[in-house]
Amino acid sequence: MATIGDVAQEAGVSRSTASYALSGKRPISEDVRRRVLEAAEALAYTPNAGARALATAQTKVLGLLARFHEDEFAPAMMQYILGVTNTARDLGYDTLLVTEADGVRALRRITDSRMVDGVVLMNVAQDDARLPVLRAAPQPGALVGLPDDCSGLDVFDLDFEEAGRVMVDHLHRLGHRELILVSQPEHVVERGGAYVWRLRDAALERARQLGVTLHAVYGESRQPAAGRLLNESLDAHPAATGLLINNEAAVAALPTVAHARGLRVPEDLSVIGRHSADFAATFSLPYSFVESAPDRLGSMAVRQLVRRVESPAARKEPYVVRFISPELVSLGSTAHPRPRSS
Amino acid sequence: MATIGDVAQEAGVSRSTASYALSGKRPISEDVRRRVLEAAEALAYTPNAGARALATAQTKVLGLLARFHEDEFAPAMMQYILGVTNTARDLGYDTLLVTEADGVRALRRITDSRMVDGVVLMNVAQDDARLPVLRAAPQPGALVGLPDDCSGLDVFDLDFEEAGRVMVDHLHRLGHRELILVSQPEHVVERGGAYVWRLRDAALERARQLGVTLHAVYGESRQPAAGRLLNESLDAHPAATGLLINNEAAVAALPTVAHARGLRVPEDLSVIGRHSADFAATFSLPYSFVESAPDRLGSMAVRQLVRRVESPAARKEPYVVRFISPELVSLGSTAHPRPRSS
DNA sequence: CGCGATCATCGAACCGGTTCGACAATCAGG
DNA sequence: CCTGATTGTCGAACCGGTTCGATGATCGCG
Repeated sequence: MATIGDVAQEAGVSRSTASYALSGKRPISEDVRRRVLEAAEALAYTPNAGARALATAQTKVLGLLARFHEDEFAPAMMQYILGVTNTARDLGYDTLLVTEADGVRALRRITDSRMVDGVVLMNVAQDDARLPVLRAAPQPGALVGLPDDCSGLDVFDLDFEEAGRVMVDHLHRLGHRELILVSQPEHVVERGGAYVWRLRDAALERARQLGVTLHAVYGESRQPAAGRLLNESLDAHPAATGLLINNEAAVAALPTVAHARGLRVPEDLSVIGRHSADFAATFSLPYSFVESAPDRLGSMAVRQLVRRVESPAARKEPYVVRFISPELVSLGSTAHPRPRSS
Repeated sequence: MATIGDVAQEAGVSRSTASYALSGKRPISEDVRRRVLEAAEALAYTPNAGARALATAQTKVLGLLARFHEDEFAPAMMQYILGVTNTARDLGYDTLLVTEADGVRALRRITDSRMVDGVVLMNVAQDDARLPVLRAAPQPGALVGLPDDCSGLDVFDLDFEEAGRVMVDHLHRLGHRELILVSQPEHVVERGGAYVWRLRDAALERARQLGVTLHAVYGESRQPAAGRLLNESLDAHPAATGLLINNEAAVAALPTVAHARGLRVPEDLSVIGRHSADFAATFSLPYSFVESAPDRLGSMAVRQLVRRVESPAARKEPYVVRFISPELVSLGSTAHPRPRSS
């Protein structure tokens, strides 16, 4: 493999001149520049990443830490990851994907060893143990997910409060007065998934203001428990005419459950989910939903991260906490209510 | 950040001694070793990855190139990726995930710059343009997916022929004599997804041998086209009693389609899918399936890759083409046939 | 024609590790 | 007690880039 020394020799100049000719950081005469570029081309020269990292203290690599525990919804994770990797590449960065169970150790490894210029943390929990480590690291960091303490880091998340309100408002406007909200299991919340509560609490609050009855239930985000949860909830609240689902697995289970119970959507039951557009498209789910845009969130996090990485000025700016507004995508699964129980 | 020079100074030895004490590559007296280790601990020393890569010509990073075009099924990709990243970490490697559209350029970048010690290529097409680049690269490579030319690379894939035969055999044994096989769209095949044909051809061949009628149809792997395809196929072949589905989107669409047509599974129609166990579990799909194990494939590819990376002897071994055997996971969606059309 | 300013290039040092060969100290054997 | 082998440590070189300061050539100007 050709080094910059080979290129310099081939062009008949010194190594430093070759370097300047390639980087353009100092004026170089036109014919020397041309000779160097031709030599580099001829030798198929590519700078050694390790050497460059050592010299410049920059790796042009971003770290992406994702958690994959029982309750993480893998298809959604894929969207986040694509948002991050594609945006990073557009900005000139590669992405080191770390899925190790021990996130703290993984984070220490990639930051202390200077493998990465910055880090995106996904599935951030309220009291995430990785946060103090990231704050102490020399590289800047961005979060996807809202922790209790946002200091020292840029934070990006869906506006779950607004999502809850949008769902309730929509069905209230159609005339519904009794709703069921299906959330993720409580142990997701206990592990730090406060977003489940943020949506639920905002929905409950809005329902109270509007005089709507809202039954909040929780359940597993795996099958077949998610289907069972739906059945039990519908049994327990026979007068409910609308179903709000903040739980992908439960959305996926609904067609089968509805079929088995002989329920038509939206004639017998209005339904709104909360998930990504990709999820809906891939699985042929004909339910309206409040869109979470995981790829957009990942993309935003990377943009801000790279800003801080590349500009010393940006590194001193105040940290941001930015929410993206949920949008209701209507697929016709909501209508004016008809009493469910005959 | 502490360097090995700081550690050496703190321990009162030379840099080289510190290095040997930490690596154990030369005998070091007990108390010097102890002093060095204590100094490293006290200073929270972590070797600089770039410097180490430069000195050792090893990065301890593997490249993972995944394609995400219209027809790639993102949830399945996630499983592949997890199989790769988790196994890589177990073996001491981090993973650089590249999802760039221009795979050839991406591959050149990460191999020429020596960012990675080896490369796993996913979604390998028959005449994949990345293959010649990878063969010419100094790093070893492993493929997930079977191309026309396997030379110079280790190849891992599901045994799609066997998968096709297993599906046909199973329904034949139950007494079915007319089946429909739903495959992925033809343009997937044109772009190099020969596995679609491998399964189909083996299924057709086995069907012929057994005297079973098999209608092979193709369709989009997106919604709602996948559902439409199912409807059209069932309309076109009313006497078929069994459905084989090598198309995740079509599997996902089936509950809705079956519901709409008033078809009961397995009473009216026996169904076998071809996808991962994770897919079935996540989406509550109560259909028996021939399991493709994406995580296992990714894991196998990495193991072999790392063997070649780490052992010069292994690098000279003949290249392998290894298929994993499909297993039929029964979820009760097959039964003895009853004529569908009354 | 001589002066200083400008421009292009070079040599050397540095980034932070690893590794080779040399050397001093210790040890066992004759 | 001297020798030769063994053990532990050190200094220097190297990996392949980047960058600073210096130097020589060229130029315009008085």
